Amino acid sequence: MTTPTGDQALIKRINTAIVLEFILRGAPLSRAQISEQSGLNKATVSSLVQDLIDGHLVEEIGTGKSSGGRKPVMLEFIATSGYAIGIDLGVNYIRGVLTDLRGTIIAERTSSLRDPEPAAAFEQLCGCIEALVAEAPDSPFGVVGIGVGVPGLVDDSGSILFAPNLKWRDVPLQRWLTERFSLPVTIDNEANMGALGEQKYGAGRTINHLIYVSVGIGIGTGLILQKSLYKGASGFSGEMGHLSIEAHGKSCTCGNRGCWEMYASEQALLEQAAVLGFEDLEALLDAAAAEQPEVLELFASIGEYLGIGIANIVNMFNPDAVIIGNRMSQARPWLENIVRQTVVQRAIGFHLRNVQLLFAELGERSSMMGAAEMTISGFFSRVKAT
Amino acid sequence: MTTPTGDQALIKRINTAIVLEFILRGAPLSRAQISEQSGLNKATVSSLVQDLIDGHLVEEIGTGKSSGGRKPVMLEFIATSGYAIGIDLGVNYIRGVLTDLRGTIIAERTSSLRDPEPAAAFEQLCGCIEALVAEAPDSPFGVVGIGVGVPGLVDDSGSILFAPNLKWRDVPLQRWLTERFSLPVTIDNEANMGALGEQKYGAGRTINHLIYVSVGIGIGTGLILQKSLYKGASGFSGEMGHLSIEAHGKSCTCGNRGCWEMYASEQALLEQAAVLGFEDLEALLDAAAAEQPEVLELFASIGEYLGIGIANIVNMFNPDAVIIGNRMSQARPWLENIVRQTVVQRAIGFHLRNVQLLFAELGERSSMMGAAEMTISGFFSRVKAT
DNA sequence: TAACTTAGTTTATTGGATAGACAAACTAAG
DNA sequence: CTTAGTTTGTCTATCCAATAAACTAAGTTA
Repeated sequence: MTTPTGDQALIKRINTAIVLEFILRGAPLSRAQISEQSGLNKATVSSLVQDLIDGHLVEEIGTGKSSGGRKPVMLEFIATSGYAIGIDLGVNYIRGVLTDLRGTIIAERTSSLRDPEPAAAFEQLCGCIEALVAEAPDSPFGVVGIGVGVPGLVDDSGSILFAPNLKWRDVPLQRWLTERFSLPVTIDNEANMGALGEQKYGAGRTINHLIYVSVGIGIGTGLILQKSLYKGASGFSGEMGHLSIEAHGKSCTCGNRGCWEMYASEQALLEQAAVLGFEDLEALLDAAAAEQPEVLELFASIGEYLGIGIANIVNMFNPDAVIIGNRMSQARPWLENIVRQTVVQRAIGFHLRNVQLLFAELGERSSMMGAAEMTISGFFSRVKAT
Repeated sequence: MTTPTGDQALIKRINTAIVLEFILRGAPLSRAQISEQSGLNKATVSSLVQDLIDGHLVEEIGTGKSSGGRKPVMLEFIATSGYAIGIDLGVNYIRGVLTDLRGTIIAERTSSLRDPEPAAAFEQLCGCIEALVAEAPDSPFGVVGIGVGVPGLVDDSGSILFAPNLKWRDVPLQRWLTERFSLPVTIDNEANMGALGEQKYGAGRTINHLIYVSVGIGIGTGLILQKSLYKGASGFSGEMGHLSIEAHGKSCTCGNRGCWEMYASEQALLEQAAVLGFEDLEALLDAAAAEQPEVLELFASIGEYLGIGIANIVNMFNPDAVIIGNRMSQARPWLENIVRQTVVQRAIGFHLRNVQLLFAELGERSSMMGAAEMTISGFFSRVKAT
């Protein structure tokens, strides 16, 4: 068979998904409410809810308030019937969470990456995952999968093609992890994961079109268009760090000139700060808090360049929001105004009308939470497919 | 009712759409072939085909070859059961086509825009449309709608918010045309229409992710992501002409600096060519054909800047193809090599692996054909909804 | 207590897809 | 020219999900 044709099973999947979606969002909800709000018949809802209860995804949590009739039986999603693992594999750290199916953090582990060699790093990663798996309580579905965000280009088979800062090339991480843990594994770029994390659990909740700009050593972006991650033809869109904003500017290792991340990343900041005797972002943040003028000027310069790139993004994508995340979001107090000014000055008026400039709410957890979210939504789509 | 729920009618719509899609693509096709290729039961196909025949969308065109059994009855889409109108409203011309439902051109009209004032231009536009309507043969569905591509920002209600080169602001063209003709009307940006035209009838057939770069007086882009037009949150994405490629370059009327279209558009070309005594693109093309060195150099400079912007596009969107269209595509012989070189030099290697650089096949007709296509697909989605 | 409300289930019906039987129309071999 | 085998397309009985409407359950209000 070549095409996914429509039959009764498809209808049932669609309607089951609708019912589950209502319960996921609407928290305690009765069958009658679902019927009314969804437009599905009461009998249909009853039947589908029964299936979900049998499938350990939903439970009855007692009766609700009556307004002059029989009390409703309230339904709730069983968030603890399965657990997800989300990992943020950084250039010099490994961060991991165990969450329930609603994304609530059950356990968290952070360690610094001891040896960036692929094999050694993989072993350390496995240790982290094993420790998290061990913390998962008994549940009907157990651990439903593993998601990993990595600082590099990932193809659609989950291989890391190139991770410059880790110096990795062609590391088939998804295959390795699948073989080791026999669980569904999703690998994606750190910025894509961060975008997902912020959209689901952070500053971008309820926003349909958002661009997440991950400003760390380099700059990466995650594009969420019509509510879902856009990955391009081969799976690696969003390399906006290598958007040239100075056609004849500084040469970049990527072969291009004037790449955005050469002017607006942590790396760019640190290079300029070295002259002033600063060695890391933390020191600069302290100095900025102490209102040291040269440092404030430095942040202003970075902020202006950030704004230049973001104005480009706004013009091109016409998003609802741009979220600045990753390490540089810590400098929000010294960046926000200048970024906002630059964007307002440079972006097209019509595009500015409805766009919001936000900073990541999850901070360092964006990417890790996005990885967990990807695992959870993968689980749901598998559940819905049956 | 808030959510589109699944019921039997939905199944039928889905399956009818599948059957119709097969007939549209597969040209002469029998019921048995459709059943086999689609996975739908023979009886189901028979029933749906009968509905399509009753609905004047499909007809039997005789028997096909037998391979040792009963001869199949071949089916064909009735392209002439309805007609669509596609208009390209330019800065100084109005171009229109009447096509059948397969996009075959039945009639075509071009005139130069006499008066760019909205009211006068609207009257001239109506004249063009009336003439095309008059050319439509009798058919079950008649003229199924009107599509118009315009050089400006269009909101989701079909109002032209701003068309700088026409000096239009807040012109509710869709409302005007709907009131006048009582037909479904679609208005969109000229670049979006061009992208659609090239994807359906031109260089981009069968390509899922493509970016159409319309290089005329300014530069606009149409984004086709996962086979369909991406329009952003408010309906106006793709203003890549105002992508800043020189952060501190020339000031643009849009408020930004160093906008791409200040270096790579027809306008940019003509400004530089004025010094050499050229007044329009046609004269420059002649001079280039005569291998006049200063002109060749001029095109090389434009080509390099085009390449710089396209490299940015490739890095950001990771598309399958970039198509250069509109007036500047005529300069292909003098642009193609330098554009290609620049892109190869500046875009990230991984993104280059599968990307094609193409020129519009429909030439000046891209936008107009896209407008017709949008009308046709609107008609189909209305048919499928019943 | 009676009258009314609301929640959720049961029952009969509807409509679309399907498998399998079947008739029609053909090819090819003897 | 017959006969066997093949392919097409239709017909029929059945299945299944959604639905309306009737019904049961369990409350509130006057």
